[in-house]
This record gives sequence, structure tokens and C-alpha cells, in this order.
Amino acid sequence: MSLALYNTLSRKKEPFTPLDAERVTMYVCGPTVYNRVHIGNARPAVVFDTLYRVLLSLYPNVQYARNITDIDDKIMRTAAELGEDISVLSQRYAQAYFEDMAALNNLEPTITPYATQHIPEMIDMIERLIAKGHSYVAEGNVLFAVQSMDDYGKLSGRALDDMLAGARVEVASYKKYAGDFVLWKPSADNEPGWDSPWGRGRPGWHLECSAMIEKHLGETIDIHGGGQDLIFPHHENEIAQSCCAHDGKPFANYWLHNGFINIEGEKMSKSLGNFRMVNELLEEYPGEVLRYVILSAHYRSEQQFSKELLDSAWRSLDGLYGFLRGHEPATAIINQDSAGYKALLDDLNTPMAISELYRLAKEMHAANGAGNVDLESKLKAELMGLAGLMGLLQQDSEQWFTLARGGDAISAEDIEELIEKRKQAKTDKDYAGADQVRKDLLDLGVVLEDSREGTTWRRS
RNA sequence: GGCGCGGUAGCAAAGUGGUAAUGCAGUGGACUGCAACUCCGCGAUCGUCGGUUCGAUUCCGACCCGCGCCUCCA
Repeated sequence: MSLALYNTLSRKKEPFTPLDAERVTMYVCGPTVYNRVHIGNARPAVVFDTLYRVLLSLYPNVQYARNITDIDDKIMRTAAELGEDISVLSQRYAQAYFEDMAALNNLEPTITPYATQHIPEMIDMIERLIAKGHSYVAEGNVLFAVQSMDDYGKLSGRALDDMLAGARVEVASYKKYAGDFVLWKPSADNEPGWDSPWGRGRPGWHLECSAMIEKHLGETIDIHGGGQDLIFPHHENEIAQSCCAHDGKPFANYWLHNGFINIEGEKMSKSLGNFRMVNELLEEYPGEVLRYVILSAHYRSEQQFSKELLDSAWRSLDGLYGFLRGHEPATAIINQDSAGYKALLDDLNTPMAISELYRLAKEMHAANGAGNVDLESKLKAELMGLAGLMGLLQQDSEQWFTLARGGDAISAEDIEELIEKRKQAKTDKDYAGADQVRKDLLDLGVVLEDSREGTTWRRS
């Protein structure tokens, strides 16, 4: 039993073998911080966080880096509009990103490198690329010469000429070849910039990842992840920079890419105005609901996203937490032989693993009904172990049902008070009065559940 | 034009060469003073047409439909 991952490089599922089983390295492209992030940014974070958790269950040391791009033209434009320094803007949104990601139960990566803190490393890499004949200076720009690399395009599977044939963007005059991309570009006096051998300027987008990976993880890493749209040009160019700087040494052995999210059946895009920002969704839904939706589809698939799905996911989690409610706590244990764990090892089949969550929960519930305490706690431990690998069921079940669910909800105290009133009514055989309390609370989104032990309540 | 992906029940979504998991919704019943929870039961022949095969939703081909990327969008 071992981990298998679909590798974009080979377009096949492959057994995962790290270079060093004692130290596994993974890098995932993080956000450009000029705004709040949307749900599409959350997908890779959740997917690769899940992979990180799985890797942690297999290897003693997993180095997971996710960068913050804090220098970029969009950042510069937004900062200029707001009349503030780019560092102020980027720090604000980086912080917001961390908060959003934490709300989605994402663990903190091992390393969070910032582009602007690696300017010297980037300049150093450019100098090496120039020295090795892979880059040239033109009008203050430093460009990477893609033709200097034999297998440029191997990740995206395209030939150079094919790429250029349908290019939609005009070619800058200083490029020797249309496919060449910028490593360093000059900054105007009123633009942020850093001194370099080629004058004051700023790095091209792709360079930061190559430089930061080299510094923090090494010349060759095990896993590199990101959204599908990054395959070309971003990851292709990272490969070009790193491989050429390292004399052809492999850059990343496994390339993983998550699919896109569709909103109400269509692509999420600015022009359609249907962006879903994570923080806005979090005002209406617990982060775990968003996470559940993301993990309910396989990471490589295109994924549907809608209010109906969020509501459905919330009810689904209610079901799971409902099974947990009233069961004694148990320490999470990963059952390595379980179908759920194997599903995760099989290219992160989270939909399958989630279905196992339900099977375990039902079996646990049945064991409880049969009075088999040992089996019950064993199954609960396994359930929590599997859920933990996905970052799900991380809340206390009692709290899950009693926390306010948006809007101005009735307070827990008031609910308890009404339940007492109803109890008295029932004692007095005033069932009409008791039913009225039930109905009133239901109108406020509170469901009452009577049992031998008394009345419990939950928000729905 | 080039490269690539997908079409499975109302909504989502796995999966398999031997007649298709799971969740939500719906629905019938048990339980309940009523209800909720829970439990038992009910629904798809897998885009279309061919081919290979004893047998295909699963392999191959064509077609239809939807979609992504082609220089800075997760």
C-alpha cells in the first residue's frame, strides 16, 4: 500500500517515491495578495493541505512551502489607486489570506516565503542563467531565451511554434523570440523597484518560485502543485528557469494540478461578476462547509459550486456531526488498512474517503446501539482519524449544532428557557402549548429533539 | 488553428470489462403525545451511433454537446 499521484508531467498516475523518505518536499503556488481571495484560490489550498496531511501520515518530515506573491503589477496598480505602499497593501491581504485559510481548517505550511524577501536570490539566479547562456539583457529587461532549452514545453505538452501560433498578446519588441519571458523588468521612478546589475527594477512573476524553492527546499523537489491554469506558462517557465540554472537537474518530480470551480454552472470570472470571495462565504457558512464542498469532488475535476451545494454540504455535515453527538470522545487513529485511507492514497480520492466517513459513522452508531463499547470507540477513533486527514469534523459536535448560523439568532439562554417552559407544559399535559414552543423555535431555526434523557436542541 | 479535459439518478459525485459507491433532496413505513434523530424500504442501464468481446457504462472509432489553456487568471 502506497501513495499514488497523478503526475501532469507524465499524464499518468504514478507511485509516489520521494527523493528522500526522511524529508519530503512540496511547494504550492500561493496567492498574489492585492485583494481578498476567492473560492477558486481556496481549492488548491484545501487540496494540497489534505495532501500535506496524508504525507505527514507517511513520512517523518514533510517540508511544505506555499508562497506569498507580494510584488506584481496588479499589486502595484491597486496600491497606487489606494495611495499606499505596496508592502502595506500586500501585508494586509496576506494576513486576510491566512485568516481565510485558517477558517477552512488548513494547517499552516512549514514555510511561507515572500517574493520581496528573496530579491537577492532571484538576482543571483538571473546572473547564473545569463552566464549559462539562457538569458539576455534587452532594453533594461532580462529575458529568458526559451529556445536555449531543448525540452521547453514538456509539462504543458506543446511545441514552441504551436504556442505562438495562437498567441493573443502582442510581442514586445525587445524580445529576440516571441516566446521569451521576463526575468527582470525595469521600474519607473514612481514604481517600486530594487537595485540590480541591470538597473532598478523588479522580478518577473515566474522567478520567485524558482528562487524560493531552490533556497528553501533544494534544487529538486518531490511535489509541485497549483491550479491547472498555472501549467502554462507559469510552471513551464519555472521549470525552464530552475532546470537551466541547475544544468538540467530535474526541478520537481511530481506535478499536481487542481481543476477549476464553476459557479452556478459557469466559469467564475470577473466579467461574469460571479466571484465568490471566501470571507463573504464565511459570513454565511462555517469554513468546514466550504471545505466539505471542495473535498466532495476529486481535485482534478472541474467542480460545481452553488448556494444549493453549500446548503446541501451543511446538511451533510449535520448528519455526520449528528452521529458524533453524544458519543464519548476518542483519540483519532489512522487505520492504514481501511478503505478510506487507501482511497486517499489513491491520488487523493476524497469523495470516496468521505463516503467511508458515513460508513464508519453508521457502524459506530450501530455498535453503540448494540452496547458494544469497544467496537464503538474503535470505530470512532478511526472515523476521527480519517476525518482528520481531510481536515473535517474538527469541531466539537455539540458546538457544531448550537453555534449561531448567521443572522440574528435567538440566544442559547432563551432557547433553554423556552425548553423549560415546554417541559412544564408537557408535564401539565398541555400538548398544544408544548407544540407551540416547538413551532416557535422551529421558526427561529431551532429544532428540538426529545429523548429519554431530556430535550436537546440544534440550529438548522 | 494547436494542446487538453469532461458528459453517470432532481442536485452533487465516485467507480468498474460481468448489469453502478456515497451525500443532499424526494418518497413509503417503523419509532414519537406531536416532531426531530435513528432504523427499514423505494429511484439511474452511465451523451449518441458503431466496433472489439461470451459480455462494455468501463476499451477503440466517429459524432453531438459543454469546457479549459495557448505569456503573468487557482
